[in-house]
Amino acid sequence: MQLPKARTARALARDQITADILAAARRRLADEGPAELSLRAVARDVGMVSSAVYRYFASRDDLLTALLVLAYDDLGSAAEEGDAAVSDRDDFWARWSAALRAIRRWAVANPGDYALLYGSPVPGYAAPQTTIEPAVRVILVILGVVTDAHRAGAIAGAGTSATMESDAPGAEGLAASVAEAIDFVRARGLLEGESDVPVELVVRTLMAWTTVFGTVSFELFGHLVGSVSDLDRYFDAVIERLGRDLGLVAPHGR
Amino acid sequence: MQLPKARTARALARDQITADILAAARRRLADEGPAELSLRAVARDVGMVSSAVYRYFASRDDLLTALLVLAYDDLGSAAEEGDAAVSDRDDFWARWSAALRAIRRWAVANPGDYALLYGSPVPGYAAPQTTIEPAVRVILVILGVVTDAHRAGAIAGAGTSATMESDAPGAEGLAASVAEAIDFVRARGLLEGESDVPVELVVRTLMAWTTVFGTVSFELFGHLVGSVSDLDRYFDAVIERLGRDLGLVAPHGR
DNA sequence: CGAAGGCAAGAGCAGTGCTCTCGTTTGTTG
DNA sequence: CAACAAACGAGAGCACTGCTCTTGCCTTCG
Repeated sequence: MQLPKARTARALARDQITADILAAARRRLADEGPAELSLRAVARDVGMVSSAVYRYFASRDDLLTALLVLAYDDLGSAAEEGDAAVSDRDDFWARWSAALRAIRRWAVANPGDYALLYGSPVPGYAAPQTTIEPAVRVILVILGVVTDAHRAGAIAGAGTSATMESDAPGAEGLAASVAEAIDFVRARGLLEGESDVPVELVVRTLMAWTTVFGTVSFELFGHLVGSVSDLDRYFDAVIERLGRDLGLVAPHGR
Repeated sequence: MQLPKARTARALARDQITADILAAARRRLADEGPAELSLRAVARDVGMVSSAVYRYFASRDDLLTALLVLAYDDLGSAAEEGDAAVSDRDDFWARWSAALRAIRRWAVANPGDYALLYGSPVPGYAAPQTTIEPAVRVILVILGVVTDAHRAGAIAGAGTSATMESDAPGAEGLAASVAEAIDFVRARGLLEGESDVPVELVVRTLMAWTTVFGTVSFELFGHLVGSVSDLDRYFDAVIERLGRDLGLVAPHGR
């Protein structure tokens, strides 16, 4: 199958310059914050005049949207690689820890990008549909670990943990209120094997993800200074607690 | 006790104008976001020229700091009132739910303030010491509920719930890494009765607070659109799950 | 009463997002 | 190959921002 059209020199140059602008913008985002990102400054960095940038991005918000997609994909890849790095695919506890640690590692390494993704959004700005697909990659990773663990029978059911009682009050409320999420995930084909993963478990995973996000945000946004001394250890402990609450069987030896 | 100095007309006017500026800024913050808040626009709202505002606030950041303290106090009051509204002081489940619901209610009603408090901060800006005291009021409320419940024996200990085993791996890690927070809380005199509240429980409460914050942030920052249909019910379910994980005894009848 | 200091107003500076116009370069088509 | 059209970079310009400085007015206090 041939390319729809031969790549002209100009088209190639356009791609290159577009990438250059994005790279420069991302570099600035590292220690500047989305609100302070100046399109003119980015233009100066790539050696252009500000108006020329508008040939590539219709507005500053458009540039931010492109950065958004880039960052979401980067985070998603980091999480996927963290999970994939665990050679023993049946050591779900290791995969759980690796994935979540990778998420935090990426956030700490790219605080500007993280703030762009999960910080306060511009009130008037609504992220376009194109951003939601890369946005769900992260949660699909950890949901995938839980799904695999469940299928392998590595998740403690009701009885072992008091938190998994199916008749717990509020369970049906939870399930109903996130029904859309389940449908969405199913539609995406992640839970290929029909409905063998209980909704309850998906909801629990969502809550765990919320806690992870809250912890990382607290750390990066400075709400933990003076409260938590060893952030690495704290996060590891949170991971462990979450896996435990989820019903993931504890690691073998220790 | 007399006031240190007689309030002159000018001093009174200064207080009034300061309050007017803050009120106008907060009004704008409701649908504008911290990054977009324009000092000049605020000045116009109160009928002043921009330079005149600098007589009252040294810089835009100073204005934001003042708003920060105001919002923290407002949120703290909302949480305290939510807890205090429960007449049966021994119904800890009700107090737990009421406090957390009040927090979310405030956040939904004041999204601009919430974004200012818990959104991505300005990279160069460091909140001064004066903000940390009003900032801890919220968590002191929910920590107070848990403390009261523990003293009344309304928190299930180890054995009832698998999550409270004191020999669980990572427990000592958690306790050590948040030692500063514990010390801080103790120094503030919240945990007056010495060390009768296990560190483990304080840490769990901190994690619960993190989850609440993450859930509210996800809701307000739009990360739940298309995933959760009934936000009220979802939050209630999260509250219930958190209280259960914490070991709070379930409500009597149902 | 008179000096001192708080105060509002205005001009001005450097920066921003964005629009428009102007030649130039590049690609396509007759 | 020549002609037209589209894409492009540069620059000027508009309205806006945070912030500084100067100029007078007016309250306060010695």
